[in-house]
Amino acid sequence: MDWSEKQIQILEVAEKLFAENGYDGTSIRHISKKAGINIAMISYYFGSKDKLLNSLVAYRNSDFRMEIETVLAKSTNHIEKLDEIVALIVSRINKNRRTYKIIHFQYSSKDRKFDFESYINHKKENFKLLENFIKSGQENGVFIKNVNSLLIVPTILGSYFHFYYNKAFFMNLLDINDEKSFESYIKNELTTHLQQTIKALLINKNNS
Amino acid sequence: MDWSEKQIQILEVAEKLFAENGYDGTSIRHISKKAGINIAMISYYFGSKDKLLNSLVAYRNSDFRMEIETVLAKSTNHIEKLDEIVALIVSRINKNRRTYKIIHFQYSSKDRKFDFESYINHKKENFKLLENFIKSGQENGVFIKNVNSLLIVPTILGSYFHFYYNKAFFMNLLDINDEKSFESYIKNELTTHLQQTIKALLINKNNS
DNA sequence: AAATTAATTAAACAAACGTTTAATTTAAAC
DNA sequence: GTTTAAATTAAACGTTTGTTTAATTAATTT
Repeated sequence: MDWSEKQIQILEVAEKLFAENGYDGTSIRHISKKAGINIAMISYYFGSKDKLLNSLVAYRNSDFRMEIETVLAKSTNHIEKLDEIVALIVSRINKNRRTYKIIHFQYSSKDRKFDFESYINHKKENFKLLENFIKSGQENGVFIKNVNSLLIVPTILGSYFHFYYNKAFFMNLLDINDEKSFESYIKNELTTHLQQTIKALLINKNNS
Repeated sequence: MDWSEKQIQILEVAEKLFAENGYDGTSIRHISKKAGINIAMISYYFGSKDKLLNSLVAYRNSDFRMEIETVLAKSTNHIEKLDEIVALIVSRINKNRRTYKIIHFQYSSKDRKFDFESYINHKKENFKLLENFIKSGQENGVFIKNVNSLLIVPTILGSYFHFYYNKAFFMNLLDINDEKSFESYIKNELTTHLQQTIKALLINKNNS
């Protein structure tokens, strides 16, 4: 599926507003006004508000798997790869954070009208990819064995999202005053912290 | 501030519906129907829908600080305390997860009509409490120094919330079929994973 | 028992919602 | 240049939204 310029413009405005005000908090009148189009255009292009969201998720549906596999195929050692994978996950998630936010909140709501099946399958594959990598590291004796490898991804993603969802709080706490500095904090300090954390978990010998 | 039985009943119904369908996705007619009261009672008791949410946050406003301080006052060593603190954070957050979810999603939206100042100050104090504990552990030589202690709480909370927000996905991935097993997974595996992770981060000598 | 306050109700309010319609303008094809 | 298709518009649709009103019932106080 490919999109016209107008459609992409609508999708990106919708993404922003959905992330800011939630799906139910965003009206199609709000979207069309900010996108500078007539309200009927959304039904015309996407069919409905529901389908607009599905289109957005599809639009942002990523080539993440390919990127991970590129890192895994490199001729570096396990620890270097691990650092690269963590950094890749953070930067990818940061890039598409708005859409992920919408997915999270809609996905966790009870009456989900949205078809996220392809998204879920995609996510499952990525989980297995990482699990296999950790397993191979364990077999090589680089990583310790007493680890719940399934909970590593939630720790990375969760840390990032909690930071992002509480942006105003952390900017206050860290005395950060502009968006750019916050972005750079994510790219540097947060990424380093997560690399350090996951590495420590996987190689720490002191574990009880 | 204290609440009548009727008010508490309304608050708890509202909490559930807000968490399930979001603030904007929940109507006062929906709340009043499920609570078995007239729609006018919400305005009558709380003033407005906005103020109902503020009341809910106040109602769940916790004695978390006291609990943390009880742990810190114990005559155990730093590592035992660390484990207890992590477990305490997870169990507390799990207990009040619904309200936290609402706070997160409303707090991260742009036009916040809600007065979360007391919540934020409360949170800030807890951050400093933990930061001081880690500092004391570093001075005693139990914890390493090359750690961003400010990012430890987001890692714990984030891991939990990411797990909770993607509950359906993880229940599928972990082949968990009922709520109780999911709850026990949080209480056991997830808590252990987080204790292990934070401990590894703070005592791992292999850090680069 | 009467008077007063609190609790509860159904009905109405204007505003905003998502969607559809039918008419018009713009663009493309012939 | 005419015909056909695509894009765009304003208006209207039936619902649903949060809130308020005025009337009624229940509880409390005097």
